[in-house]
Amino acid sequence: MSEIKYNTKQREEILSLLRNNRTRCLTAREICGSVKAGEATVFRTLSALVKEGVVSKFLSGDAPTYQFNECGTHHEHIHLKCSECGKLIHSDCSFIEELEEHFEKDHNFRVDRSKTVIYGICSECAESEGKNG
Amino acid sequence: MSEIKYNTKQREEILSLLRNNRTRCLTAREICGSVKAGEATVFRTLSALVKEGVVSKFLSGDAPTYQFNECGTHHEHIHLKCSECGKLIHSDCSFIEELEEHFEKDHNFRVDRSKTVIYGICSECAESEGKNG
DNA sequence: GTAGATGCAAACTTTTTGCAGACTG
DNA sequence: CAGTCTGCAAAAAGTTTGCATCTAC
Repeated sequence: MSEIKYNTKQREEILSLLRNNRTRCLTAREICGSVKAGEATVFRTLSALVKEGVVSKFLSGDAPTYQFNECGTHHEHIHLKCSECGKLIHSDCSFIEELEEHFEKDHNFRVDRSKTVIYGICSECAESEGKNG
Repeated sequence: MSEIKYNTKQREEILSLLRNNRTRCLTAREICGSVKAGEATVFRTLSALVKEGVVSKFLSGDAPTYQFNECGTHHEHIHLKCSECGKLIHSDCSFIEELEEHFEKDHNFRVDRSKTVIYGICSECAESEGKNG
């Protein structure tokens, strides 16, 4: 199954969940847990939605995550991941355009922001490190 | 096991394989197939090597891949990785400082450039894509 | 009515864990 | 010799597949 032809409750539910959590990245597991649909259906549907471009798949962490894609418009965020606490931060800042432009122009390298993750230490962890260690 | 204390044949072999293929990214499966060591050992050793910074782990494709990190010690550049051909580019440009400064100031996030990999398409692959499809 | 979607369960892939025995320093 | 590392096999986690049944159009 690579193209969806029928609208079903399961598909609606999955899409709805993603749409209502557009700011978050959900794992397949989370989606399975929140939706009345078998895992096979969840995977098949997600796979189709990604192919359709309605949903984006990220490989940032341990397990892939899925996120509703606002028609590929202004969801211009890049992922920051804290090496300390593992938190994934969605940075919605316009610096990403600058970043893409730089690598495009000066390095002839077309950045794929959906795959890119910037690792580092988040403010909270930096603080507690400053205190404790 | 998080730190390696003894030198063993298995570790040597794994490191040697990675060192001799520094331009390539190897999956755990490939390493298992090329080395006289059980898979548990391969995973444990790779995990330790990554923690030590000797080897980098990439999440670009279906399965994570491992690559020898030539500059384990001095991290004065950031890594660009082509999702297409797998090439790892060491970008020594001063934009990195800009990048770090931005995330530090505007996001309170201290970038760790040794772990960060920017994914995208390199100039050569972009070219051949333009020609072929 | 029919092509397409679902759910279950089983298979598959990748990675982790437990433990007895072997090895390093 | 003691603390580590290894290999096996079993388990866990994530994902895919086969097939009979059900559903959207």
